[in-house]
Amino acid sequence: MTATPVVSLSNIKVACQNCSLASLCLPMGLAPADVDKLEAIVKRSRPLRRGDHLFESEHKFRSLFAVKTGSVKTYTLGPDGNEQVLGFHLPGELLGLDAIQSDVHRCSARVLETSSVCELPFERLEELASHIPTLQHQLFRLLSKEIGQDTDMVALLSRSPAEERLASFLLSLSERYQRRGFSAKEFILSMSRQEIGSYLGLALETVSRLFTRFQEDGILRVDRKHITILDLERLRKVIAHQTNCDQQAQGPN
Amino acid sequence: MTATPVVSLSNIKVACQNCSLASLCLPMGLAPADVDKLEAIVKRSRPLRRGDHLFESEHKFRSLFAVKTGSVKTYTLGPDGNEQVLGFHLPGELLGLDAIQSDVHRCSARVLETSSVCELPFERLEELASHIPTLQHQLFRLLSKEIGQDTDMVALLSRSPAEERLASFLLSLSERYQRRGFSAKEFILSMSRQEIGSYLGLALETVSRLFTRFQEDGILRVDRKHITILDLERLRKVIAHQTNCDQQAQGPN
DNA sequence: ACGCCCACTTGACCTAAGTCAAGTGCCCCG
DNA sequence: CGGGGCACTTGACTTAGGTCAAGTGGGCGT
Repeated sequence: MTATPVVSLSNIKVACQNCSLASLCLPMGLAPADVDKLEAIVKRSRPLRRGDHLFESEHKFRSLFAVKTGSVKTYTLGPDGNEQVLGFHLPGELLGLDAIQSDVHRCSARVLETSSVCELPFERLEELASHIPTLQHQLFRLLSKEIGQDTDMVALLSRSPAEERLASFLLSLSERYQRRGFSAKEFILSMSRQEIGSYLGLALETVSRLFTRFQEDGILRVDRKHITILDLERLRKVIAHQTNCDQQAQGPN
Repeated sequence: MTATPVVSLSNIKVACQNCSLASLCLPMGLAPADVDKLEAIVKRSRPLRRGDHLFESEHKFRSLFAVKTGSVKTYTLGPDGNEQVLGFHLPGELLGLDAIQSDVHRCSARVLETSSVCELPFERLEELASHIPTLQHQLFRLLSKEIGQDTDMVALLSRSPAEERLASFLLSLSERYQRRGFSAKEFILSMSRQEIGSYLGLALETVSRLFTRFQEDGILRVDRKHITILDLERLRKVIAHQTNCDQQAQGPN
């Protein structure tokens, strides 16, 4: 058993090679020999518990983090002190990409439930990338993907009504869980209504009312944090700009 | 006799080396020898005219583009066909970063006024970056910066009222113009009220009313597309969550 | 096991901003 | 140089969603 000098997680055989997330995460598409090199710079910590920070805003940027299990939220505090949630991160997703530019974290990252993460010291990662073109490419892709997602979020916030925002959010979770081998139709929300609202630019009461409405409409079953998607198709239709107005006779008003 | 003091297009020796934007653009921080190598892969086109496309959504991604003069908007068309503006790009700014991931453009880019751009074939850029660590780093930084800006936009859209959005927008333009050597206090908007509204998630009427209000308040002078910032300090205060109501003894004005 | 707290729900009301509808005048085109 | 369209302004009205307030009940700590 090789003793990793920095942080040793005693007995678990953690390695990118046999990590189930390898196909989603940084190693995606790398030759096995290159994965080994990547492997060599990854630090793994003991599991973090709800409320622990991966990093905090204003602190020096040293590493990217990849979620291995659990979930993490990123957020900033507005001038008035209240929290603006910027994103929720599931296994296989990278955090800290916005800090490369400034060398300082621009948001804080806090785990929402017991989670484990991999730490990727960025200087070493860059060094490695300059020797492994595939890794360089993969990093460019990951950064680009993040930009695309942010752009989608901008579009969602600037033109969609509350209903569509929540439906988008749920579908995004559904798809991401599915890609990770979990159920697309049933999952536990690790974040509060407040946090969902902040993320979607809505009041928590609005989020709550929408959950109720979706349930009444038979689209979801909602039990506290336990969500069951009953009608995926209809949920998708909510997003597709439900311009049913003139379509079907909606009945007498 | 063209009296354009800034740039005359036909006869300039166009080269990153003597481009006034070099310190903002990709070459930033590169050794002169490396700038030459970068130079070698840059394609420069004749000036584009208002309405011309740099690229269109769904088209194959081949190159990044850097604005040299003029301005460019990026946008997508919603399912209902109406335009969602994603950004406005000034000289020295890069476009197409979101397409690296998918190999396909996710938005369209159209010039708002007569503009010139540099085209950077991405494959060659990547190849170059793997030999020039500084360039690789610079690319990571640029992508990261974009992520940070998108994040700022998400925060703006999800929690700021209309007033703050427009003030943010104007201050962003002001700062960007200033860094490019133009006046921070006086500039011409190259985009319509409609486009500003789309970008900020507001109706064009709201944008118009806010311009009027800012003018009435003595913060701006607005003449059609000609904006003069009369009171930069107060414009900043609009953003700073103008909760002047109860705030600590700021003293009566 | 109990009770308290806090996340959530639900209702009533209010407001910021959207929509609809006229203007107004600049700018471009003939 | 004159007409027309289009970008913009302005006003009246509507509404989605925020705010405030009052429950309700699940889960956690003792």
